[in-house]
Amino acid sequence: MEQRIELAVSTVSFALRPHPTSGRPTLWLPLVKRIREPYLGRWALPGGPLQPHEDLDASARHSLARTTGLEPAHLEQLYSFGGIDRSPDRVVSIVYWALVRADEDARAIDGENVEWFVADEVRALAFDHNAIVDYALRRLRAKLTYSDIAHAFTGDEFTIAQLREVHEAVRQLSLDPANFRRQALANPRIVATGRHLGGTSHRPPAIYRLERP
Amino acid sequence: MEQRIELAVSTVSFALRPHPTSGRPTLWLPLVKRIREPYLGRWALPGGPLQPHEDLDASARHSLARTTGLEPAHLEQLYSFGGIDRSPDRVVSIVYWALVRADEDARAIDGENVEWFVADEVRALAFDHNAIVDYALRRLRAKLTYSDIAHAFTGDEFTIAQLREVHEAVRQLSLDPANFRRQALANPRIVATGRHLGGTSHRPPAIYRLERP
DNA sequence: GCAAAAGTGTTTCAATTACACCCATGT
DNA sequence: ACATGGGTGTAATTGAAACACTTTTGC
Repeated sequence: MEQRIELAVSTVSFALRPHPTSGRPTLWLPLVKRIREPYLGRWALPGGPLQPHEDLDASARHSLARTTGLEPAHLEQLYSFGGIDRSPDRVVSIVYWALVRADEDARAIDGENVEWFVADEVRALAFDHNAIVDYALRRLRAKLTYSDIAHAFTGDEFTIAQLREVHEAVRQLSLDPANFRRQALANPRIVATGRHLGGTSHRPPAIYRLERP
Repeated sequence: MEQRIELAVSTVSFALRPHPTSGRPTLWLPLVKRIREPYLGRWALPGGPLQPHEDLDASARHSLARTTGLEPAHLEQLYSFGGIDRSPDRVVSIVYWALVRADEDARAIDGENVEWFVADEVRALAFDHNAIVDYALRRLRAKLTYSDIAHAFTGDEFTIAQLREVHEAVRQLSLDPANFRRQALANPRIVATGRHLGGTSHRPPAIYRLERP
């Protein structure tokens, strides 16, 4: 009795959008409604079976683009889940997580079976996808503190306040603007463009840029 | 033309043994000589195809025990490699890494086709296993600085000098004994047993224990 | 001028580093 | 006694946090 093991690639995509009640920037993610058993009608992570000719990350990009219209700038492997009991049939999922910039986010499409949810409020997902989302959130929050991935949200040009806003939204805390600024500018890859952002009802903030090595 | 995707689980196992020339504690790992094409005769990571009834980590444990006799205390998923060009046939490898304690290491068997090598000196492995070993080394070295995994080498009971020796061997540096001691004891999970280690030609060091939460 | 956020300066406190020095054992 | 690593003390340096204060814009 040779049982076939299915191999799928799924992606947790994060974007920052205003919270529906508080209005403050918050993490959202897109989910796809299942149109077949198991878990018919439940929400699940976008993904699909790995094609023989596709790299793992190419598979993640393709299934994301097909369902949500997204082509995120940052894509990174999260973990592979292969428990025996995560689905009636044996399926191993290689899960990626993606960060979506504001401009790219605007291009996202909400299809018939695609909808965005506040990341910390998703409930009763298909398979073990709740655990996967929780794990992705933990990894994102941890990684923000020791790497430059905040710029995957801001893009290459940004003000210090925008960068701080990303940290505050993702890590769910508030940061001292003065100290954050110093800490951010201690990164030698962050350099001033000389230009300033207009249209604010206060002093125009300087625009910085992330120098790629 | 439906091409089958093979799914394998492999493991990079690390143990500390004296370096063949310098004698200083160094990372070693076990490799298996391939007895079929592709890469016949080359050294490769222990592993095997995922069985339909096995969890991913169970698969790692089984293939490790079968080939090397090891049953490591620490086993952790590293990454999944699925590039289309990593083998003539399409194979996706879910790779784990393991840490082997000294007492467990003594139980290791060097079979006909199993041999241990200095981790930083392995060359010309089968498939993309050189890149995998490098990645595992980087992850191990990074993780040692922000977690408690050093104890996966020492076991639950240890002297501060033994713990320091692990750090020095893995991270390839030398640490101030006084400062390392303070820093280690700042961890509230490390508590004195009250016992001391005898047989040394100097002041007997205190034995500490890692309190599991 | 006033509000509001950008940006600078300064003081305090905690953590890291460097290194001098004492302690307990085997030989 | 003395060599050796275990273990303690302490001053100097660095970095994080707290917060007062100045700057520049729109209205």
